[in-house]
Amino acid sequence: MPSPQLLEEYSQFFRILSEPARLQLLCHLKQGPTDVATLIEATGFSQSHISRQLGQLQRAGLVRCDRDGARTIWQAEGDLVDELCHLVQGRLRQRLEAQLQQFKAA
Amino acid sequence: MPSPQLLEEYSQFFRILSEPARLQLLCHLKQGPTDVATLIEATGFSQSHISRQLGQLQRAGLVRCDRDGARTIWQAEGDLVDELCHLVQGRLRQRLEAQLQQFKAA
DNA sequence: ATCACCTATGACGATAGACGCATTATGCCC
DNA sequence: GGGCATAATGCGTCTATCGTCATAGGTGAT
Repeated sequence: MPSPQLLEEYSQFFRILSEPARLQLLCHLKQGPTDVATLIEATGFSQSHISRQLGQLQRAGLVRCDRDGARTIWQAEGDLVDELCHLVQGRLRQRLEAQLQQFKAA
Repeated sequence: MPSPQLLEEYSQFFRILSEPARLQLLCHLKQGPTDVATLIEATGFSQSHISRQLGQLQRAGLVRCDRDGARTIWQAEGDLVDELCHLVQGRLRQRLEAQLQQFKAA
């Protein structure tokens, strides 16, 4: 039985991934290093919002940045999220198939 | 690049795991089938709250229930969450070790 | 130094979700 | 059927977080 503290840490990490905006940013950064202007254009979010979300992703260790003068270039770090999504995708697919069988049986 | 709909699904799933209360319930149910009265005593939450959280976990396919008359017996379903937590735990540990190295270097 | 540009942060409204209380619905037992 | 236990739901409150605007901080060019 995990300690409450550990459960708290887990939940905080999953909370990071519980927002489509952040997943969207992560996916863009998976394509390669990107500057903020590009992220603004790609997502339609305000600059301040993107800055905050990147900050959260950075504190979670999912993203890193290199400064190019005034500009900041961001990139995804590690494959953890890909692996997590892959596992989840399997479950989602599996559940849809089960629902489909229900319909066929009826 | 995943579709916005898929990202939405992912985020909704991760949101389920973003609450310590739900992780706590899941962990208890991992120990084996349990009735609600036991969960109330173990967690200290109200009956209504536990009922709702179990409902969410059920809709996500993480939990199933068998009725025993008026009583309901719940149990965890599948190992997905364990696998996800295992991956996350690796990352958390890895980051703490990195921080530790920072201190040692200083 | 001043200007233009980019990022980080404070303030704010809007909204979502946690959590409990009270009530209702549901299933046993007599 | 009535009475009793258990589970589900309507409602209210409160807190946290999203997302924006405005602003402050920082960096390079002229």
